[in-house]
Amino acid sequence: MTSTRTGAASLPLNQIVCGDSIEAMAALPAGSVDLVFADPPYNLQLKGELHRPDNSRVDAVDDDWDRFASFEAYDRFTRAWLAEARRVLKPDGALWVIGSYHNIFRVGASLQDLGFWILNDVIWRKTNPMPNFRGKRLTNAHETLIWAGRSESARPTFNYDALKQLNEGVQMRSDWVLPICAGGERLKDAAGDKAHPTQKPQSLLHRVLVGSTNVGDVVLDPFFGTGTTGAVAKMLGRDFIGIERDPAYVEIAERRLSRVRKLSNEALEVTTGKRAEPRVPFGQLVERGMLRPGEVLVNARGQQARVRVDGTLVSDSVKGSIHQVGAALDGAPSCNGWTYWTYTRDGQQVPIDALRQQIRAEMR
Amino acid sequence: MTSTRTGAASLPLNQIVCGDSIEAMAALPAGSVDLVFADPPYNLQLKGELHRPDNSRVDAVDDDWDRFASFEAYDRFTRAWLAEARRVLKPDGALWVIGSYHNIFRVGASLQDLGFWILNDVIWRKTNPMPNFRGKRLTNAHETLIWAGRSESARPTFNYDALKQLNEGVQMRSDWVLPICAGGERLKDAAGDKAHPTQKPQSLLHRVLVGSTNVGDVVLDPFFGTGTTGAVAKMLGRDFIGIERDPAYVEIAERRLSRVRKLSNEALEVTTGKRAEPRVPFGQLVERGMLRPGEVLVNARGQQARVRVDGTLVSDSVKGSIHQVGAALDGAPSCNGWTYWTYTRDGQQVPIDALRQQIRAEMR
DNA sequence: TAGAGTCTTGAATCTGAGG
DNA sequence: TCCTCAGATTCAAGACTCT
Repeated sequence: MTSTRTGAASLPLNQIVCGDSIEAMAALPAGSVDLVFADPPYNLQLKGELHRPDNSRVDAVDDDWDRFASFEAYDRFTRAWLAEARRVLKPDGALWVIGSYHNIFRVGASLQDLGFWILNDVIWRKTNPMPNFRGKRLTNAHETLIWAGRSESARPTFNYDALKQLNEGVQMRSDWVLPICAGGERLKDAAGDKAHPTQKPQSLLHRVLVGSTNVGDVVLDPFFGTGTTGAVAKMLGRDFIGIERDPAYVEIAERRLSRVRKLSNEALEVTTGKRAEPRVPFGQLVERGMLRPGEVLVNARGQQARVRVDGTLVSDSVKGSIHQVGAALDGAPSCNGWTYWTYTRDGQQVPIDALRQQIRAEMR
Repeated sequence: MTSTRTGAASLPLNQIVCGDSIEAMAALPAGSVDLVFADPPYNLQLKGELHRPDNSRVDAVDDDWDRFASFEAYDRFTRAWLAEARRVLKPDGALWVIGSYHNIFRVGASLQDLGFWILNDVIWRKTNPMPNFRGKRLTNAHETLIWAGRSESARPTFNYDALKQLNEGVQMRSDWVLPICAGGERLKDAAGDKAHPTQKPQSLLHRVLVGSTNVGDVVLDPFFGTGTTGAVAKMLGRDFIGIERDPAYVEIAERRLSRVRKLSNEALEVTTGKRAEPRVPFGQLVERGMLRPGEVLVNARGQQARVRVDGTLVSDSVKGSIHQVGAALDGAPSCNGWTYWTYTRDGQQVPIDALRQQIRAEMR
């Protein structure tokens, strides 16, 4: 049976495309990817790029022009791959980029210029950075990630509650303390040296993917390297697409990925918050006889309101929904009526939210 | 006796110039300043109002000086003041800029374009940031500073050993953990409200000035505000030049500065009290692969629970944090999950707290 | 007076389903 | 695409109040 989603069928899911990032992305259908994670190079060889706009070759130039030419070439490269990434993203898709002070400011400015909307910048604080041997600078102990939506109006996935759980029950912050990739996790080549100069730790990708994708999402990494993004995506039950120019890295990554197993479905489930709970109209409590029309509800200050048959409340001065009457009585901009009002049972004041819980329990 | 350094005599040392930053800098002689510290407008682009969960309103930065028509307008402004700052700096001078993700990428790219040479980016990790009230983003818990030399060939002051001392004898890192400016240090207006929306903590400036200036150096702050840079410079025996557009801030800063005394050469050790044992989220054991998602933990009674990817546990009847599930299984009001649960290694049951100790050891 | 509990506040790009 | 409205959402410090 053929897929009916045009283009989607041609996505090279869970494969590594060996080739140039920009060209390989250009071959992907638009609007087909949920998340892009990119660790772009910043030590580009710009030798062939040092030409003035009129094509005259830059010879013994002053420092300023030389530097400008280099930055300009890097910016062209950056904008090209960012534009392709943006095209390939779904409307509610998002992008993560990681970099250091050498390139991250240029990348950040470029992605803002292209219409990406920054959601957070995140600091990866390394527990075990390389010290600065010459004592001329501060120990460069962090890298910067930018998390951006495809546009200002995009509504990217954000698993707030799962990240809060990962952080012992308090809201996840924008600074992440994680060790660099070393020890057994660090891939080695035949000579026993590190296989890739900038292999990222799996813990970093774990947090990114748990926080900003769901099971079954498609994650694209246009600078795949040795495939950390793919390895963590596979483990977490996400689909990946990797693009890597160097065949040696492709081979290492493929070997690595073949050894990765997807986790059990039970382990992949994450905590969700109240927002994921089904909505219960207050009127349903009245319809179902859990509250009688005419019954009196009371707030924390002892103020009263009566229930009407259509599920609205009426107090001395106001009528409207449980939320509207609560907000009016408190002079507040908004109010959650479910936790604001109580009803009386056996002489006790009980929050009406208990009744909503009861209905939700029946729905399960 | 007249100064032999041309122009230097006309520097408004230890004064506040009330006026536009760019114009006021243009009036200063070239090559006359050792360090520029700049806290420019962030271009926050806030839309509606924001309320805390308790319905109180957040007093956000909505001042005129922070509003720009577009990124292009902001970039023009940025390049103009950066160019003047560069002209005013001595050949071996340096610049510090502070910003957030709203503006720092544009500022960083612009200063690279103008020929500044980045030495480090520094993260100010706030111990007490404002949380994200709607649960839609990560807590924005840091700001970024860029430290750059006037050019690639500049050799700016760097007091490596002084910073090492400030950091308990180990090399100073690029991430600085400091509280925001609050309490008695925060300047108040007549009504008792904050005098300035973005007053920086003195501890931050202390570290910047100790690290990158010497006694007697000239420090220019083109966005002086309420004068934190001047106050710390005066305390540390550096000369300052402040530029501030708003006469109200100038007045507050002058009053503040009149009360500051230069320190005796001993003295002034800012914060860095004894750190408590760092909190380790259980989730980090999962992210770092020390425990596999799906792995079984066992309590003293032999009851089991499985680890999920967000660092929560799931048993037959309950799910939640290591503490919550332990408490539920014991019918106890609370439970220390770290000592309650064990995992299996080499046929032995090992408390998970052993893994926490391991992480803490790495952090030291 | 010490300690416990409550209130206030901080550079914020802070909603989304349904009609 | 716009409008309406349900209803979900916070951490660390310092100041202040009460016992």
